[in-house]
Amino acid sequence: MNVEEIIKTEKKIPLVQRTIIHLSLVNNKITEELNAALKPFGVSLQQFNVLRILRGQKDQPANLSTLNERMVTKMSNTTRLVDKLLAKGYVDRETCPSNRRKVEITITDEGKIVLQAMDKAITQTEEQLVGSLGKKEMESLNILLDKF
Amino acid sequence: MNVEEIIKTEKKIPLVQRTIIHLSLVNNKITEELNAALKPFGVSLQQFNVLRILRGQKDQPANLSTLNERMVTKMSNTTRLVDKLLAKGYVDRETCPSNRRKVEITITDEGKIVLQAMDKAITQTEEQLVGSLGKKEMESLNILLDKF
DNA sequence: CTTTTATATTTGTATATACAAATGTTGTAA
DNA sequence: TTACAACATTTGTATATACAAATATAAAAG
Repeated sequence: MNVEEIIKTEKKIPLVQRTIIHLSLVNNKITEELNAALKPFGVSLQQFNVLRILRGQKDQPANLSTLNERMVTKMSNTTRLVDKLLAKGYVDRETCPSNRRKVEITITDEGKIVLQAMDKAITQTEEQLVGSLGKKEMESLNILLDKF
Repeated sequence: MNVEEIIKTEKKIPLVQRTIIHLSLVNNKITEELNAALKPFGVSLQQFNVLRILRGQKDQPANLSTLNERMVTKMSNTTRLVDKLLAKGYVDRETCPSNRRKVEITITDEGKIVLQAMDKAITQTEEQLVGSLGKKEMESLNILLDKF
């Protein structure tokens, strides 16, 4: 990925700016490809993330706040994300008996099955995205990203 | 920025996945802070980008396709981005006399003035974002990002 | 025990983005 | 010169996201 080529400029971009733009371009590519990989399954990347978090709960239900703090989105939209998954039958939603303010979200069996298929597609896409990077390089990248 | 801390998990995330998530988190932080820096000016990051591209044209008008290919958005939305800037008086839009399919967008004097103020805010935010990175580190980061 | 405050989620709404189709213009081939 | 394809932009619409306010429950204070 060449920054100057993508944004079609011949001028030399200052290093700081270039870094910021570069990160944004890479992120765009990543989300585009991941969303494309999920398209056949009819779910968005965010919906996939919710399912993945729920599976990580090992049959323990997650409430909305928990889901929300593990992803990058606003509470109100997490509600609507779950709405979508509910409509597809991939999750269950029940009010928590011990604290009726909370809701408990769990992944359904059907959800687990489709998630497994999605996982394959996502993993493959992720591997492909970082395909040009060696293990050492990826480690360096993670260390550099930690500085943000 | 610690990935595990942000997404609140104790589990070790596989390197490939961690890299992808890491990039997404950093990008989120960047766009959040840049948008916050622009908030006092009442423009979005995308609108700012349009203005910056127009200034780069050195009083030469840019048509929509040109604008569009230098940023990461769809044509239809570029039209609407320009609508917003037009309403604020920061750009002019005229149909190209030599080819009436095209439109010519130019930045107004008012646009140039506000852009200068925005520039300061953005530059400052950008510097702050990469503040923990040295020149060498930034260069390494750019090289690694090129591999995507 | 009532009022207040804090917590958890939802609703309403504005803005942003993605995708498909429509419009108007230009170039080109029969 | 007319019909048709290509180009540049716009419109319509669905979905996604951000922000503020509303609802409902629980906990704490008086």
